[in-house]
Amino acid sequence: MKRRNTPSKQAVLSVITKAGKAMSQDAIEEEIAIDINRATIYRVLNRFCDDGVLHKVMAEDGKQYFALCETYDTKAATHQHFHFKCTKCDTVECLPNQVNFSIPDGYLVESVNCVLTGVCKNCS
Amino acid sequence: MKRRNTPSKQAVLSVITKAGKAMSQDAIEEEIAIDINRATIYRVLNRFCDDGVLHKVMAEDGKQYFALCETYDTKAATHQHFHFKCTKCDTVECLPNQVNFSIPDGYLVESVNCVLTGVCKNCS
DNA sequence: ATTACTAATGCGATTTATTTGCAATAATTT
DNA sequence: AAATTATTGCAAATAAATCGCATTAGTAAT
Ligand SMILES: [Mn+2]
Ligand SMILES: [Mn+2]
Ligand SMILES: [Zn+2]
Ligand SMILES: [Zn+2]
Repeated sequence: MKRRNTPSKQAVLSVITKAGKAMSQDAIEEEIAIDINRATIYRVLNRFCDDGVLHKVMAEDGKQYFALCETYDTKAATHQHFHFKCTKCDTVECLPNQVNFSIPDGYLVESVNCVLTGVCKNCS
Repeated sequence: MKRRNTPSKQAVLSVITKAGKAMSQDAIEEEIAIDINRATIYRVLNRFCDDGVLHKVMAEDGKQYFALCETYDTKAATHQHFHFKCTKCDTVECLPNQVNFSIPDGYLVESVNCVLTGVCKNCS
């Protein structure tokens, strides 16, 4: 299943890149220039996640937010940094802070989902 | 709005207490002895959260899990500890580890949702 | 014990986010 | 240009959680 280059792919990636923050499907659809079907946007996003281009964050509001993978976490395949979701502007951003944790013996951690919710700098 | 003591409340709290872990609505409904409507279970759970008896965790699977508040976090009204969700047994548990983070100036953190996903001790 | 007040419940319908089946389209290779 | 098949659009399906509203049932006052 070789990936193909399509307008949808380009448009979605462009919007997220320009935004410089994590975005939900509906935010992307709003922001995007061309008309792309909802299901297609989700499929594009999930493919990007599979390919290590984006990573997915589940916020407290039960919605998925998608953000660019930085080069450093692409390699390690880990995205163990905090995210911040502002309740005023609904923005979700990746924080530079690494999540560090220690778990009891015998536990295997496969993914990390850490979201801080509150009010961002712009909104306070 | 004074709270009343009902069989539903007692049953829900009893199930969660016995389980000793965080549970989702459907898991509670399965485990519970008496028949309680889905909406009622959610309402009971959310009331318990409002009252500081339970706290709510949003997992990567997009489902809410409810766990008992320990006495120490009841007082501080903060639940800044890690949670672990096992992909094999679907168990969500509160870990003793405190989440510590530092955020840029001007940000106000109101809640913390940190979930590690992987394989638990029992399942590995 | 009876009554009055209203919190809590059951039920169905609704909302919201995300996924899926399938036929049609279009990117890529030959 | 033809063949191959990844990708798309559309509608329908899932799935989690909430909501409106009439009914039930705790609780406290009489
Ligand atoms: Mn917990
Ligand atoms: Mn959902
Ligand atoms: Zn903000
Ligand atoms: Zn397990």
